Amino acid sequence: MKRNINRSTTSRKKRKYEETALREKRDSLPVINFLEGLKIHVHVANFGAGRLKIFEKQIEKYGGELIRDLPISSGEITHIVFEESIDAEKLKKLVIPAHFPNAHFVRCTWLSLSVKNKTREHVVGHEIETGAEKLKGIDSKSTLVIAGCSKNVNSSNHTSLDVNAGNVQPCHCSIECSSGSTRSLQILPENNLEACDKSAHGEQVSHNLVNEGDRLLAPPSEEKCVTNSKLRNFKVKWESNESLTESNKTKYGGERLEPENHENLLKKSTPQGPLNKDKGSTNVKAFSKQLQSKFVCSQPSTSHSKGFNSHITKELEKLAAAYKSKNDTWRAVGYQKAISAIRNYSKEITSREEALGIRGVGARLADKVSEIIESGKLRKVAEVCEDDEAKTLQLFMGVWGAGPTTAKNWYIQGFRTLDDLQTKATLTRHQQIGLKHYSDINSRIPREEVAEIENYVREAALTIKEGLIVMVCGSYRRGKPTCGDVDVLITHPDGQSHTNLFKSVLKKLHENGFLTDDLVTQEDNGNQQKYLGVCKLPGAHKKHRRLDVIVVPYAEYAPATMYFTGSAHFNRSMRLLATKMGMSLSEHGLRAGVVRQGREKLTEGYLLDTPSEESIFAHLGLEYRSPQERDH
DNA sequence: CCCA
DNA sequence: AGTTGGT
DNA sequence: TGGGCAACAACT
Ligand SMILES: [Mg+2]
Repeated sequence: MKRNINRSTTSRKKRKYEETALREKRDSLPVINFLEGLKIHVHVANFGAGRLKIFEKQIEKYGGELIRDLPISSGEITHIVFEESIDAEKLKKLVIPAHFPNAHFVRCTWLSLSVKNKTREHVVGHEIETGAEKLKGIDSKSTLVIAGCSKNVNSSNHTSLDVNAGNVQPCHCSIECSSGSTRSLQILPENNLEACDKSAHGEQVSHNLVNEGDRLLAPPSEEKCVTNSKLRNFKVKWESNESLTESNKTKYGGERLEPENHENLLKKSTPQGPLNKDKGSTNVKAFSKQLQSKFVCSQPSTSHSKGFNSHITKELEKLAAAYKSKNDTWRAVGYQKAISAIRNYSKEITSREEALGIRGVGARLADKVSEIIESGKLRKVAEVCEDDEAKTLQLFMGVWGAGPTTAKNWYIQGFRTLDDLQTKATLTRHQQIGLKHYSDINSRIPREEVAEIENYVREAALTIKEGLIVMVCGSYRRGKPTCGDVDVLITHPDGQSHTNLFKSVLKKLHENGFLTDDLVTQEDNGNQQKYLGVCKLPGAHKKHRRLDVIVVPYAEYAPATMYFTGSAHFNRSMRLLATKMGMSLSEHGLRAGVVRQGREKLTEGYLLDTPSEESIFAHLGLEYRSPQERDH
């Protein structure tokens, strides 16, 4: 069941929309070249793949010269941009500051702020103080600096590279030691190293094969040493070798960056890594757009639907609803995807082949479309609509607090009507309320009434504390003419007054009977985050309405607003995009540097600054979309 | 369900 | 831990 | 064959 839920709450991505790519090309022309004359390199370390691309793209967009591959030394480079968590100590493990006498070593906040203000910001406050003595550079051969390597001799008597660097493709190469001497060695699978002149078996010499600061020199050009996608996922493990104990050796030794997710998205357009810089590299812009174009969140929702095929989508919607009530959510998602594609199709579909050409419509759905075209309806739909079980499940799911599992159980117990539930079923407190207000809760709210409720809540809140921000999000903010419920977000600009606000606000709202039922509320918990309940405006003939309130700290205002505005589909799409970029998005914030193994998070990463919704879009490399454009 |  | 809910 | 439209809070 848990697996089903997880499966049911995730879903597919959308592939159509060649139009998206076209529009995006048009939009990407530079407006201001405030980076003109600057030669900027973005260092890969600790950046997620996508985030790196975004910064690189921005440099090009605003007239800067992007130095894609960092040479050993250069007097020409003006800026090297690092990820936020890189401090001076870490920086020195990545580059030799003295080899870039004219470069500013800045955190990417400098670039973010510059882009935000469309002006070249001063580096003060963003610069990483290296205290570098100025030296002249050597040559421009590309290298990979060994920033962390395990000295531990493993079972096969091999020194291994820092596993967090990703796997380096097995090859012959050489190491240039800090002392200046070089040594030939072989990289084996799993990053194990072996000296080419290795003599005896299991020699202790192996743990001195490489040291921090050594540089991995490019192998002969024939032999590809490090694939780009691996390099793009290069991470630095900062623990000193000395501190590696047996226990954390095991811990880190078992972990691998999983570049596969990125690879799938990267491989079509990724450049060669620094070790193969002569191969040239490609099209950062295309990459980023290609990544995004698969995500609904990159594309405005088309509000003006034509309705050429509403006779088709109407039928398919019924099936989608039926599958959803049967807990077959991924099938429902597949239907929903196709429905969305067909709805946006610009003319009436007249053949199976035409339907098959639409992204998201496969053979089976094309058959169904064909049947609708020819007969006007689907046997399958008729079957479902007559189906006692499906109809009953959908009826029961209308009870707030009852999902597919409960509905199914009730059905198995022989219940068929709401009255059966009222008189015979075991109901949770939620379900009792849900049943009591079944009709009202399942009816739409005109947006005018939503505005009334908003004002009622705002006035109540403002009697508790001045300066509170009270705004309605959800479908109301997306501009829909009717809403299923009212989603009120409350915060306070002072960053403090939101604490313990629920208790007093809810008490106030209860006073005159505005709140009629509480569903989810934790008023004993000072950390309460949400209230779900039922309210009714004063006056006759008013319906009971579902009211959701969240109270958030001001620091989370933007991500909370994003979440609460939705749509759900939009949120899920944007969150998936974030994961593909090595980030994580929730209502609490946007994190970067998140390391995952499959779907499991290994590293929390760190919070990015998200003062506005715009900043969240920007971090993800997306054009801003207004709430109305998020109605997917 | 669709798709790679 | 499983279910439901919010976007 | 398995991911896709996520990542949370709260109740039971
Ligand atoms: Mg709503």
